[in-house]
Amino acid sequence: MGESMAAVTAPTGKAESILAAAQRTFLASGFGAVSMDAIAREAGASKATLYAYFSSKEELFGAVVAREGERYFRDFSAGELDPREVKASLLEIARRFLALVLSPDAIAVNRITIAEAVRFPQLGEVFWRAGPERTRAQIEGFLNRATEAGTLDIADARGAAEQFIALLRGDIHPRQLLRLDKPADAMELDAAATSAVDTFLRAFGK
Amino acid sequence: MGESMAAVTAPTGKAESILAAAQRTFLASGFGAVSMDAIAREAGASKATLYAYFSSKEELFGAVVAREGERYFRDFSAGELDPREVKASLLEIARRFLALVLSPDAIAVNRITIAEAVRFPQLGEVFWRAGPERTRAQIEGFLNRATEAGTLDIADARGAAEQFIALLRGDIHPRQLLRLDKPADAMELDAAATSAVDTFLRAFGK
DNA sequence: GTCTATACAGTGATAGAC
DNA sequence: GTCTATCACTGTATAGAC
Repeated sequence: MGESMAAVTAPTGKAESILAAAQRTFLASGFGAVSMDAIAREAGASKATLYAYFSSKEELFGAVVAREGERYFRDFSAGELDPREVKASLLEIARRFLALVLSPDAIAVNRITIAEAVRFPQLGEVFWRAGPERTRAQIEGFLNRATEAGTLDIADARGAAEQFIALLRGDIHPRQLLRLDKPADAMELDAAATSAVDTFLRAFGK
Repeated sequence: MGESMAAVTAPTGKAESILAAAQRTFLASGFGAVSMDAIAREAGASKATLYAYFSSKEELFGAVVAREGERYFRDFSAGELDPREVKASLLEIARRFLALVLSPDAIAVNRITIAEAVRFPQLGEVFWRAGPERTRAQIEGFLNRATEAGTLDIADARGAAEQFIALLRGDIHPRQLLRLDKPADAMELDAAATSAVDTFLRAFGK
């Protein structure tokens, strides 16, 4: 780990195909159930080559999580939304957030990060900063602008952002982590967004 | 699995000490990182004895999760709380819920259940029914009584219960799952309860 | 850098004595 | 029922040829 956990920028050629193969297999089956043999096969390389790029299975795993964490949350933004149209803007934020957080890949990364939190304590930090931390900051920014615009009544924007996110997760997110439901379709996703925004506005709207 | 996943009732003697040892080791390190040798050592028994009681590592693991899931949530109740004192009662529910859900052992079971959801799909169901399902039913019952008593304004009690739980989890619960914070102390727990109840009452109080 | 082949440790599971 | 000893196997990791 350590060294290449920072190597989020995509390497080229063989290293890239190894990372891609590792990503597919790890996300599908977790850490323990995957062997370096399997990854080598999937990558069309030999095990020795894997070890030429990543000095251990743990390091390869760390590199995958860091990369995926970045990739999925990089694009989340709420900067251009109009704070005067609170309800519409919150709904848009809600949909973007849920589409991101409930996507099968994001769920898989989240699941594995939780699973290996004991073995790799730093992994949780990497994931949190790349994901939840970033989305919260974006939402907090919007709430501040809405408060200034006079469309919301919020004293603690950071806390309110956390609560909005909590409402959005609802029980869909935990249930997805446990694999109790198949991936949410657009309709369920919309229903969850609407219900969360309604309650949030009942609490903080004017 | 299958067979003895229903055997929640505590066996006696050796079987009990094996289950207890398996619980300690699995909760501490997860499924993949624990060997049957380690459990046998911890139980003060031989591996052969383990296999006399549980026909595979998977079955032993399933028995542990079912037992722990039951154990932690069995006592959760909101039946005796006064719906006319909404705020005080909700605060009490909140404290009980958080004390339960954020306890290190419950977190550990939750974490492992998520971790192994891919390998053991039934495990998530067992956990959900023993835990979240039960707490939600209790809270939903209280919200219904409060609505009848006229102290809350709720149309969909089930949905509101889910949202209350979501607010309670906040970001403490996900952060605990990722091992980002040390176990929450009484003060943090109280702050989380208060903040969730405040927002919930802003949305559904009168 | 990349391969094949292999060393070596550790795993889940079982046979057989008591 | 419980133990010791051992099985067959798979895992990570490396050596050496090209």
